[in-house]
Amino acid sequence: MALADEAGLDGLSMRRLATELGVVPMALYKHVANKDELLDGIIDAVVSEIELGPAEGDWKPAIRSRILAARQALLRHPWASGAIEGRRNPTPAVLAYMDSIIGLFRAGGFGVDEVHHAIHALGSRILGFSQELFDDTPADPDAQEKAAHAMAATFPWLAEMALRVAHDEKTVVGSGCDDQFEFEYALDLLLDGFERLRQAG
Amino acid sequence: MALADEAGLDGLSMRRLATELGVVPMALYKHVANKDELLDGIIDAVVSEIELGPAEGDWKPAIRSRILAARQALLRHPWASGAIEGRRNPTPAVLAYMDSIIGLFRAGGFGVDEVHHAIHALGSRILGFSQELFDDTPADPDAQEKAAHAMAATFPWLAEMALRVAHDEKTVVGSGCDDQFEFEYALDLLLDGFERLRQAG
DNA sequence: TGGTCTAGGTGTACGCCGTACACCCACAGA
DNA sequence: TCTGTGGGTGTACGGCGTACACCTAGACCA
Repeated sequence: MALADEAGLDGLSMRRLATELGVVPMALYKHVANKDELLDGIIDAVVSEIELGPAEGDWKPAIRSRILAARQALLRHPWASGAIEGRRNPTPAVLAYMDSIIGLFRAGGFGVDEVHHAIHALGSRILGFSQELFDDTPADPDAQEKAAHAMAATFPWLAEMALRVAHDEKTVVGSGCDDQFEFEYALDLLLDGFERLRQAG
Repeated sequence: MALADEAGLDGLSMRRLATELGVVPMALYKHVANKDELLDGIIDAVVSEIELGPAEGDWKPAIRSRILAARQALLRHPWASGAIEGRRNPTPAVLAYMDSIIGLFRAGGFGVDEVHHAIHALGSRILGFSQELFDDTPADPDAQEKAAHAMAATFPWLAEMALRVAHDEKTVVGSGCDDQFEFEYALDLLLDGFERLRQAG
């Protein structure tokens, strides 16, 4: 069933999926009630791929590695994060995953309310993706640098930052804008914050 | 032009908008190249509503209040956050807003890289909305409590949390699941984190 | 005054989408 | 042998974004 996710991009339509399976579109409706249910299905398939890993030891590395595992699973299927957004009701596998994360927090000594806040603060990051306002991985550094210079007059700060990123990408030494780094940076920032808040009481 | 955003919900279609304006669908294409451009237009209109407020004083309250102002603007137009997601290229007004935020950070003494990380860590929260995995505002507390009990067997931690929230909502005293509170909580957590990291070097 | 230019509205049409409804067949169990 | 029934089929509807050709009311200038 979820075989369809390899070939099928985000522009996945019932008709396309059907022909992909060598079948007539309406045949799909013998297996799923509607497209939403199908999406729920493939989301569940992806989320079930997340390797939970051991639940022992410190809560922080445990949660950290579990979330990073989720990120790996989601990165394997780039369309998945897009599919999860906008879905109104969580699928069972998502619920199970969330439950496991909450369990780690609770085992680490967090109170119910603290975990509740933490879940909200993590938001979609809990599933390994963060919602950026825009793709910043479009072009080669040279073009990016050109664009940055062009907007230096209207958006000086933005341009300054863009230039720095473009420069870092050209000189291989710099980390440039490394999504994985940014993700872990933000994740650690949040986890540290949770820990500090808990200790503060 | 942006008048269309009042009546038009997320199920906004060129045809619907056209009839709303008492005009034939194709007439719209004399003003915008395609639907994406129209969306960019109304997004810009909403983002331009954000009141920037004064840029003086401490960086933290300044940024905090500016982001909360963005949240107010976005809350006035519930469809806007959905529209901003998935847009590949940022609109000019979004760029201007981001530039202003970066400016506040820089004026507060943050280095270019530090701001860069901060922007990524904030993600969509910078525009006043956070991407939740699912709506948790569906039903009355009683039904919610029922559902929570039902899933206590399979998802104990989740159920525990859901019960707490439902309970808090019933006894008026508790904050329950207050989106505004959660948002500010996470925002402050991040801002505090930025400050701490900067002081640490 | 007449001629041309043009901004904006119109009508028709195409190819896509999700899916309702009626049909039909192969086969399992009685 | 009859009868369900699970799963594939065909047709059709209404909605979508939008390409293309056409028309019209004014603006502008000679």
